[in-house]
Parts: sequence; C-alpha cells; structure tokens
Amino acid sequence: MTVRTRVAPSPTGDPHVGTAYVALFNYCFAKKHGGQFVLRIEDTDRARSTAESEQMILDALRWTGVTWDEGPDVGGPFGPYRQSERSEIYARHAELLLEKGEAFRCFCTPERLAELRAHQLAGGGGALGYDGQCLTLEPEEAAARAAAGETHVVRLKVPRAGICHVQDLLRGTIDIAWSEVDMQVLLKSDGMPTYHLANVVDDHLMGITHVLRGEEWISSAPKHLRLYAAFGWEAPQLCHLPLLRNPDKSKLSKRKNPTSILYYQRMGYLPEALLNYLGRMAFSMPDAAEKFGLDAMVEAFDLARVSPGGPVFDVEKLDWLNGRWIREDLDDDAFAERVVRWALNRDYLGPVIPLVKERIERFSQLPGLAGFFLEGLIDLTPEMLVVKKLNEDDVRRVLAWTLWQIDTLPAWKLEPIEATLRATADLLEMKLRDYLAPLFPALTGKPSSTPLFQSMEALGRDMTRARLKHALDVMGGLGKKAEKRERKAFDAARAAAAGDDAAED
RNA sequence: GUCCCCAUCGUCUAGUCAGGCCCAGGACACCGGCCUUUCAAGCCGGCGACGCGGGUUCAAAUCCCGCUGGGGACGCCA
Repeated sequence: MTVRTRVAPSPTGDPHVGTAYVALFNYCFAKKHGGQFVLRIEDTDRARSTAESEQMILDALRWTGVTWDEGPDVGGPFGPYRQSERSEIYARHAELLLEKGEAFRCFCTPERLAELRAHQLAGGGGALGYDGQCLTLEPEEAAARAAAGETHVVRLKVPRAGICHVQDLLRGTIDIAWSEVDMQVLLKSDGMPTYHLANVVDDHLMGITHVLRGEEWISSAPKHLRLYAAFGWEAPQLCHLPLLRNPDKSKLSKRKNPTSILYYQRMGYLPEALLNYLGRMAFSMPDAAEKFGLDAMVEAFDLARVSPGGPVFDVEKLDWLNGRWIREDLDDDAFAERVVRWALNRDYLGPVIPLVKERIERFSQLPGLAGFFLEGLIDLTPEMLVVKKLNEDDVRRVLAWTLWQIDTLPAWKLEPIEATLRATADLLEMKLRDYLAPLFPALTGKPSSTPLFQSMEALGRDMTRARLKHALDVMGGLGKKAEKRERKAFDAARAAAAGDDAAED
C-alpha cells in the first residue's frame, strides 16, 4: 500500500502558517514512507472562498519549499482537486447514503435551528445538536417534498447509543459517546457538501491512507468514521497534530499574532528558516539538531518524535534560526539574489514606484521616504503617535477601531481599504485628516509619507495589522476594561451606520 | 453547560511507550565574561522546569487514580 497524505486548505483568506505546518508534517510523513502528498482545495463555502485566496495559498505554500505530487495546479490522476468542481460527486454520494438509510432529508428552517440551539443552551446545556425532528419523516414523503423543490439539507444518521473508538496515531484510542455526536449536515440547501462529506468522499476517492490534521478535528472524527462505515469504506489512519498557539496558549489567531505566511515573507524570513522553525514545533530531531532542512526532516521523520502538547509560536527562536540560515547558507551572491527576490524587484516595488517618483529629486531620498516599505515593525514612541488635536485615548481608539475595521475587509485592495478607513473616520465622528494623523506614524514611522491607502495596500494586510497593533502596544494597549467599552461603542456605531444605509435604500 | 485533548526551565524541547544511567540534558531569550576600533557573530559561564496530592515499587519525570491548570469542539465555516 502506498502512503498518501494530503493538506486541504480552505481559500477563505490569507495563507495561514498553520496550513504550512500541517502541510509540512503530511509531506514529511508521506515522503518518509515513499508515498505521495496531495494538495486539495476545500472551497465548498461559496460565500467565503475566493480565487485570489486560493492563488495566494498555492504561491505561499510553494514559497515555503513544500511540494505536492498532485493538486489543482499540477493535476494528477484523482482530480479535480478543487472541491467546487466535484459537486456532482458529493451529490451522488449523499444520494447513496439516503438510499442506504444512513442519512435523511431535513426541512427544518435556520430559524427553528437557531431557536433550538438557544433553547438547549438556556436549558442547562448538555450535548448541543439537532433534535432529530425530521428523522420521523417517511423517506418517500421526504423525497416527494424534495422533488417538489422544497428547500432542505441532508443530515447524517448517528447511533443514539454506544461509544465510538477513535484510533489516533499520536494519542491512542479516544472514546467518544455517540450521544455526543451531532446529526451533521452533509449537503447544504445550496446543494454544496459540508466539509465533513466532501472531506471523507475525497479522501477515499483520492486514496488517502493517513490523515494528519489539526487537533481541532478530534471531536468530529466520529462523524467521519461513521461516514466511512456508512459507505462501506475503510477509513484512513487518523493523526491529530497539536495546534500552534499564541503566547497566551490559545489557538494561533491573527488577532493576537501575525498568522499569514505573507507576513513572514514580508518580514524577510527565509522559507528554509520558516519551514525549519515549523518543523521544531512539536517535533525534534533524533540528534537534537536545531537547524535542519526539509530533506533531513523527511529522513528523520517519525510520529514517535512528535509530542502531543500544543507549542507556542513565538518568533524569538525563528529570528535566531533565520540569522543562522542567512549567515551559514547564503554566500554573497545568493544573499544579493535573495534580497532582490525578497523586495527589490518590480513585483513588490511596482506599486510603490508611482507613489515615490513624484516626491523625490534624488534616489538618495528613497530610504527616507519609502524605507518603511522594507521595514518590519516600526520603532515608535507615544509622542510620535499623539498628534494633531488628539489625546492619548483618542489615539488608542483610532488604532483599535482601525484594527477591527481592517478585519472586516473581504479583499485587501485599494478601493475597499480607502472606503473602510473613510467610513471609520465617520464612525468615530472625526475629520479624515485628524483620524489619519496617527496612522501615518503607526504605519510609516513618520508624520507624513506616501499616500496612506496605497501604502497600506502595498504593505499587505498582516503587516498593516502588525504595525497598528504594535503602535497600540506602544501606547500602552487598551486594557481589558477599555477594550470592552470601545468594542461596544464600535459595534454600536457600526450597527447605527448599517441602519442609516438601510434607511437610505 | 456537555464532551474531548494536553501538562518538563519564560519559550521550543530531550527523557515518558520498554521505571533505576536524570538531585533532569540541549536550544532560544535573559544576565555576566572573553574576543573585538563599534555593533553583530563566535566562544565560555550563569539563571532557570518534572503543576499538586495520593498510590504501585527496593526505586517514578517516567506506571495508576484524583485534583488543578491550559486548550479544543459543540454552525447549512473549514
């Protein structure tokens, strides 16, 4: 049997370091056993998936140095590798489960489900989940209603009693009572599959033998196992990797930490170093080596060397590793070439050139005017940020609200960035000029610079977020109480603004 | 609220499965020194952990139980 593993990112945002982490371990496991590693795009969420995000993920993953044998860009014998192109397959398999009596149609409205949920939560909790109302429907009647065009979903039937024994390569047997397992929606009312159905169908059809995925999936493993059994398929071996953590130990999140691979690129980390660092998360080399390349990791890879505790993703050691990679592995030519590839090229400088060309008379002014495009976090003091008529609280508010606002943007493009920042000034009932004043130093280190919106676009979302957050930290942070208060005011202002918009329509 | 996962220096970890070689080893960070025109780098040294309580055993970081702590999941998101 050939070992086949996969990574299955969802193209709903920036490429996440967690994706690279899981990809790395899957890659190493497959290659160690002479097998194949597959990249599959899980874009069944039509509302949130975008082609741009998919492209960024592919590019970023390739940048890290991990390669895949099959995928949407390179093809392969088990394609298509993009779930949105496999809809009929899932529909057919959902139908199969219906026929076998392993699944049922559910006509409950989202409103009823929300009510049910609220009621369960209020009524002392216990296991939350679907109450099985539509389970009582006769299959013929349900089929007739569906044929008549009535909106519905397909749900998985789950045993009401007994224990599901999940075999985990890292954690041994995990026992979960079937009563804890929800009757998961398999096919949404738009005809698209949920993750659970698509994932199981694809893993089987693509011959995946080992699933190494994040720990967050443990609780849904029984659903997946049930699905394999319902189809009459052999399930792959499961292995739940520990989750990367923020310094406060919570699951790594962009709110608390830069999570985008693009950010680490922009900061000037070498892909070798980033991969090396990710390889030190929960894994260690038998010879205790700290610095090692991908091939060496493949060679030494062994799940027995993976520890189950969640590691904190803390960049201090990444910095040190990156320094070693620069110093020990780049000769002068390679160094020059890498720096050019990093930022001193038309791709990165392209959008910046029109911004600076108008504003300089000598190239030697370039570092002063545009140096911030090449920097990491900006050296700041509170005095640099407290400008115009604003006081310290105003500045903190501007930074916090802006931070919250940029996360609402679906795409990191000039027009939405500009529209959103203008809207934020309105929400704060501030003149744009005053509102933007502290953002210039926060993002560029200077009271004035190249146009802010364009500069933000070039900097990228994660770098922008990181600098704003850093500026807020320099200002002493919001503090728990102020954060709560500000967040409330922010939400209220947004709601009011949304109300106004609706009234205008 | 319910279920599940996890637990060694501040951080990443070795050791845990096969108990003694561990009054716990390495790395980052930090502190001090050496080197050096400066700063790095490099070298040397220091600080610093088996969460707590019970068992089992001649012997427990390692096995068992309880507690505590941390985390995750409970969506027509993935």
